[in-house]
Amino acid sequence: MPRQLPQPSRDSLDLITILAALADPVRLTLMRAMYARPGAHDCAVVADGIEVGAPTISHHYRVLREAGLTSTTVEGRRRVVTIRHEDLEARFPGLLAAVLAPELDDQPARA
Amino acid sequence: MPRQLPQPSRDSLDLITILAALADPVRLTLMRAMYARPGAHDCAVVADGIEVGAPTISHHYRVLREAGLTSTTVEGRRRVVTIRHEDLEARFPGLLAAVLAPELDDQPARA
DNA sequence: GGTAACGTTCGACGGGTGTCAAAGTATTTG
DNA sequence: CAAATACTTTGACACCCGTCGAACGTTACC
Repeated sequence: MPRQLPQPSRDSLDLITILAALADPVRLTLMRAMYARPGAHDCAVVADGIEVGAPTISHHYRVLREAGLTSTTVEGRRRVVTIRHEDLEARFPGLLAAVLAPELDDQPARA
Repeated sequence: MPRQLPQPSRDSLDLITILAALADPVRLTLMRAMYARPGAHDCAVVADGIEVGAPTISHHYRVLREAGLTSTTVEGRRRVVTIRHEDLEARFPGLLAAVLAPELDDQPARA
């Protein structure tokens, strides 16, 4: 039985909280990895390669979820995370794209 | 002679720093007040109404400038601030609009 | 049931942040 | 020059945050 971990409702999403959640290297990396391809993600797979201890990763996932950026369900002994695209787009249109889009190199289209 | 206060170059703008700068109630309020109408702004006028001491306001303006969000010039004994629209749009397209746009009420266009 | 796998919680530590009061620096004005 | 104006800087305070090691649940597997 997949359990849903608690998360804020769409209406109670707070921009300051969301920005604060995104303003961290580890969390931004996690979000970008997920944003790169839509759908559900295995917690551990997304976090793979990030050089930080397991408790810290767990902490960051919690911050993301409590900010309303992600939704987490428990499936067996692994966690599955998804970005709350719809809710975020409804409340803050364009925000995810602006923040999580791969950084362009500013070069004025060389070829 | 209007002096330019030091600020990061366009190339050295850092998203994490920018998000952190925006993730504060006072600074977000300042940015929104400026974003509401384009152009140059008197520091004191923008900050008017914000219930916080002068040193704190000064601190927040500095954080915004050092993050690369604003440009400040000294004119006589007052400061003039502008949002660095061009630089920010070049590096992080859509970010300002997504963050500073007036919050919509989520209501699905009632009339 | 026992054990391993996966993730969380707890407590602690170091460093950063928002705030203010007091003192300091320019700049304009009398 | 002296006084007033507009910000800034400094120092201090309380608080929050990212990180880790250690201990704790759960779930899967033999």
